Amino acid sequence: MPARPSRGSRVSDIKQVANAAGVSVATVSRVLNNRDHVKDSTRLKVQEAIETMNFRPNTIARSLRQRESRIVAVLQADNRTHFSANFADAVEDRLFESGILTIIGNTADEQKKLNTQIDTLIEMRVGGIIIRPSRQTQNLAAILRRTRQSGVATVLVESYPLDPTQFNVCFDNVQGANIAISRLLDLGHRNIGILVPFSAWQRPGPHDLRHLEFKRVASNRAPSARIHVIRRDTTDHLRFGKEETCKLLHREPAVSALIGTTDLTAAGALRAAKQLDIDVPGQLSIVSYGNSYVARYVQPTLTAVSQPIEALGRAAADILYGAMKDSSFPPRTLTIANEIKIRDSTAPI
Amino acid sequence: MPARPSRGSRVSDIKQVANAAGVSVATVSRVLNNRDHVKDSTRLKVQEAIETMNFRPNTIARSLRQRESRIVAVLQADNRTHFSANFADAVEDRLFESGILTIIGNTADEQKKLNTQIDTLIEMRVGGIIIRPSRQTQNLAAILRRTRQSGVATVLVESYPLDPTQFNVCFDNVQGANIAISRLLDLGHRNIGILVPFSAWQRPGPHDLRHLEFKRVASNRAPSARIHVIRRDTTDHLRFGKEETCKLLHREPAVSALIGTTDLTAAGALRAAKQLDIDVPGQLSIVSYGNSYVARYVQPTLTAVSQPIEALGRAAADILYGAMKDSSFPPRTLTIANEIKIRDSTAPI
DNA sequence: CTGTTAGCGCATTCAA
DNA sequence: TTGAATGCGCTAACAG
Repeated sequence: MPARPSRGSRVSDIKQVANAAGVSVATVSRVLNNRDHVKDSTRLKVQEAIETMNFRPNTIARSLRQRESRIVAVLQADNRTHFSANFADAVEDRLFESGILTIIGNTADEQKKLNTQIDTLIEMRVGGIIIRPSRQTQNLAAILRRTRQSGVATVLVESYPLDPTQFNVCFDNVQGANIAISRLLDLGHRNIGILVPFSAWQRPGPHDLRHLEFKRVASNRAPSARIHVIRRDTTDHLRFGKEETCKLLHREPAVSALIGTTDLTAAGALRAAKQLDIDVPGQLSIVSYGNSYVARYVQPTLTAVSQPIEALGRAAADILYGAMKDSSFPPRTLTIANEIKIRDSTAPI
Repeated sequence: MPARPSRGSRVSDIKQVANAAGVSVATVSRVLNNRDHVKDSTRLKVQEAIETMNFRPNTIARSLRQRESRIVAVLQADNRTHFSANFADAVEDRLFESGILTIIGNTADEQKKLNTQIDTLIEMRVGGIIIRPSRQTQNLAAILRRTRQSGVATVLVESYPLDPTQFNVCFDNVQGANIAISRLLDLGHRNIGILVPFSAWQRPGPHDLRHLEFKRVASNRAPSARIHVIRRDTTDHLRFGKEETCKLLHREPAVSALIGTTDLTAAGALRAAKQLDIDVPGQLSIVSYGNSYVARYVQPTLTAVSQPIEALGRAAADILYGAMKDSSFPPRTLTIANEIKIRDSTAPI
């Protein structure tokens, strides 16, 4: 593990620079950090020595001395998905501007449960941790207690039910539901099916919020509209979307539009329509939620509520940074608005 | 930035544990690291103190003392792609087994050129760096000199032309080309178009290796076969694939199979076929190279040479780890074999 | 088996 | 404007 140079000669340290420049280590430290006043001539001498010796200050020593670390971690169940990768990248991007490096951690593994990772990160005295919980995440509360106790700022991402005593970032599920159903009402649809696969592990969760908003908007804007909400605790969204669409259209042939609250649910609905020989969007409009590449790749492409993942990542990074710099930074929840992407799966009735 | 606990009371250190347990710091260190022999009774006392104080050893201090760091970095131009995300995740996964954390870095930015990142990482005394160069990567040689000088082990990923004096991991492009064209020859095809978009920044690069192998295999196994290779320096592979397929099929209507050396190239070929009303695989077989989700999502799904990205990541992690542990670990190039995934775009002639 | 001590490389008092 | 001295938290000699 030793990061030792190939030829035995140690990487130069501040002392060697001081010797070479004929000054004390304190002075070298001063020019390194632009602290105090240093005479221009000596500053130049030092800088020259640094240059010729190819000296790089040792961040580890600096961290030890200052009791601070310029490293944060992003912990997710799987870093390979479109969401995870975009999120982590956005965080890294934002934090890099502040000279902070980002560690990624995958918490899906049995061996790498959140607990283990948190321990390691605390031992490394990271400045902060961003956690995006998942089905696998257990006893989040205990973990948050631990990070708080260790003084490690922690931000929760899309963590439901929301805990207002924590730092949170999440998408605005109410607004997202609003624009989804508004779009369909604008197009004249008055008989709408809503397919809501949910996860028992996050109840009350985002789907509940969306559900309520669907109802609210519909009864406000079009009291006569018929809204059919179908909910099931499932992870196989594609299958759920397909099956429930078949059943619903059989039972309620007048339904002219569907909302799938995940992309795969909507994709499933699309497959059902194809199987039933129903034209989309001619006879049936479909709106999906998420806007992963699935929504862009299926035929026809899906009109979708898009979750701006990069914005979510930036927000998480900003809050974390705030909390890192100021330990009295008060808990808050930042909410990111969604956008609707109009594509080929929706049409006027 | 201070990772300081919320209530002013400092996070406990080894000294406090020693006091609480009535032993010396050295003894605490011993039980922490399972070093030497410690009497069971005192070990228990210490462990108890650690437990009740919720003590976590400070990795920063440890790193400073031992001059080693258990952090490595993966640097890529864009961490959001399927390839990048899977690669980084595989590295992280493998290294985590050895107690090493993985930093991700995005080098595409003007502001975050490889140089800047490398500086930061060297200052952080990371144990190693994995670099996947791209079009944006400049003066890689200078960077490698710098990491070597600083004693930071460095592994190159898919970096062409290959430099045998470095640590490299890459896919076996010769074998990949071999299985692609072999598949078509096996199916009886004797008039094959090969679409090769290449990048001037990596010449000689993987496409050259594949090109030669295509020719070699064809002339060995079916000397009478006609092989049409079309090369162009381009980044818009989809368009390239479509345009060149149209031209080729117009010029050589007898062509019964195509190889696109990237997924998007093959997807472009597929679009061309659709436009020309040519049935795939009935009248035209298509093999793609890469096996990203594109190959699985288009209709018909594409038979593809699959690059096992996870294996590449594991290999990079293993080599890096070897080089970190032993600074005299000799340079080497590890080559990962590809696999062919048979799907719907190929048929016997 | 255990304690004392000397740094790791740096930033920061406190004097000069 | 600069230097000497101290210690961040830990591990590794070296003694006992």
